[in-house]
Amino acid sequence: MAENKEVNPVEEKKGLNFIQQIIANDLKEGRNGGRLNTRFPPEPNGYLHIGHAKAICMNFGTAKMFGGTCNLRFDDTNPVKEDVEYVESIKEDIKWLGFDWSDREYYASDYFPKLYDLAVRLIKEGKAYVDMQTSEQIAEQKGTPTKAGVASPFRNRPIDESLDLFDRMNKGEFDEGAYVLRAKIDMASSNMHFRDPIMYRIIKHEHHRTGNQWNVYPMYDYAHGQSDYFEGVTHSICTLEFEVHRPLYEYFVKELAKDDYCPRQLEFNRLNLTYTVMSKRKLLQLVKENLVSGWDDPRMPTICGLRRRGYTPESIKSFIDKIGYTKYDALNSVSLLEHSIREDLNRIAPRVSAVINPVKVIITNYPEDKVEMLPMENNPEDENSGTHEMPFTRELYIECDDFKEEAPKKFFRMSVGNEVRLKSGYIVKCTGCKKSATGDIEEIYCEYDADTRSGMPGSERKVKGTLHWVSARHCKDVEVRLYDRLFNVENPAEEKDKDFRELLNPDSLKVLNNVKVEPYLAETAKVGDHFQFQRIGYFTVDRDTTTDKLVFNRTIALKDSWEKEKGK
RNA sequence: UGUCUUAUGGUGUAAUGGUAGCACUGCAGUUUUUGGUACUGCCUGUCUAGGUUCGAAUCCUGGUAAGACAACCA
Repeated sequence: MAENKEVNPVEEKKGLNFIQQIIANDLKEGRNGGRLNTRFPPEPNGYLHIGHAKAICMNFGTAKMFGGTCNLRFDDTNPVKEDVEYVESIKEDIKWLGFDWSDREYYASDYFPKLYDLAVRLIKEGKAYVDMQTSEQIAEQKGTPTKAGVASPFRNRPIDESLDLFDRMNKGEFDEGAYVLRAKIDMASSNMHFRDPIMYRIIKHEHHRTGNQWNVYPMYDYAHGQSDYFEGVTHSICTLEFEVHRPLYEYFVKELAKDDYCPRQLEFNRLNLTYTVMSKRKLLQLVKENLVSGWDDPRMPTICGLRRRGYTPESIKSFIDKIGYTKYDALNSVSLLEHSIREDLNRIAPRVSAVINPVKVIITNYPEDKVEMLPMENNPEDENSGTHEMPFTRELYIECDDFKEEAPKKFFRMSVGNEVRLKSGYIVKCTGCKKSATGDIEEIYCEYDADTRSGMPGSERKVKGTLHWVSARHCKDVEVRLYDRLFNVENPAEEKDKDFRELLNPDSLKVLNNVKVEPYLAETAKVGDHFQFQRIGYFTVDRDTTTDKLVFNRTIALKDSWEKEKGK
């Protein structure tokens, strides 16, 4: 599988992370014939999350940077937890992120025969033996990090006997747990992984690819390095928790490696995000207990969740780029991710008008039947984005929050006696309002200045505030979903004494059913489209699976300094 | 009471023995038909004690703190 491929000589080390620098050196020294082949090796036991995106960017991105290749390998050595559903979702998410493994799609399960043969060889060479103790006994004998282990009574089982037992293990003659194949290394090693690690265990569960063909399955430590070797992987880049496994990786790989080719494991720090749970086990629990709507719930840190929420591949990659790769156990602020999506959406999302919490405004000196189609810029950040038309009429809706009968200090929005501009429309002066018995504002009255329509000479006049609005007669009602962080503690992983479910934010989802939007939006929105609702936030179009209706997911709110000021 | 790894502003990251820089956050301001965006400025940093060196964030030693490792998970 290894092919000789030219790689780009990257002489300049600027801009390379520490792993890429090591790779640049290896290439310079001509290691592995100057080849670069990385791999992304997910176990198909769950959906990919943003932590995987970091690994994907490292493996695919680095290979691309040097002109090497990156394999997609499914690490499917434990049939109990794995499923094709996950295989398919993983492939979809990698593609969506913009990476391509071409035809380099591999499965650790494809190597079961080779791995089995190698295991037989190791038994014959006296480097492995079949143990028949319980997992408790084996754990007991393993010792602790500070206390050496003791040898299994089966450690010196005759080779022929181990060979025979291993064969019968695979033929299905024994129950799960009855026997294991262990590497004979060093029960006193300071590295726990060297204390005769288990290479094979009996599992009688249908495998999603090999069916019931096998009754023994290799463990990660034995399978991973060998799989890398079989594929011609040169740099096996993984996260820091595998650092302690590296000597064992090297131990097993040495059994195959030749002078001119030996894969190498390198480790970087995994992603930790504030207010975010990244553990696959816990994410699975959220899904199973219906605490979220599924793996793709827009509050989930999964790739598909972020996609539905409205995150773009560019924003995720830009975020990964910003946080970098080191060996320091960091806790990254989710605000950096939020910055990345605002940055991208500000660039690409068309501006539309929507009123979340409407109150009626009547322009008393505007003719009742008149409708003016006012042009509105689609995106001031993009000159080529053009305009769309919005109907202006005597009766409008504005945001409840945008009116106060009497303006507090530094309040620049509508208040009685003051002028504001209606975005892309006229300057209006508020003349009064109608209140209910309980004091709620029912209607607001304004007079418009006909000379101040946007684009006219009289529109030069400056007023402090600009408000977004929709025509009461033309606007449509849509469903909007406001998402907030799923957890309300900064570092949920650190709250070890608490059940993580207690840390869930009860207000992480708010559904608003009657948000008034301009007709243009209602007519043009398609699933996956991004929009900026003026002054409110970025929204992405989604489809409700039960009602089949379009809904708008809030990706992220706009920054609003007035909101902060109110909070003070 | 072991082995391995790490330590640079509030956060994340750069500086590869030679001027501690960048991004985010926060604060202040300028522009603005979005209190957004953009732009400008400000705040804040080499864990600690020694050593090597003309010169140390960088190399060495001790200390301190943090993380990983004791699954028939990956």
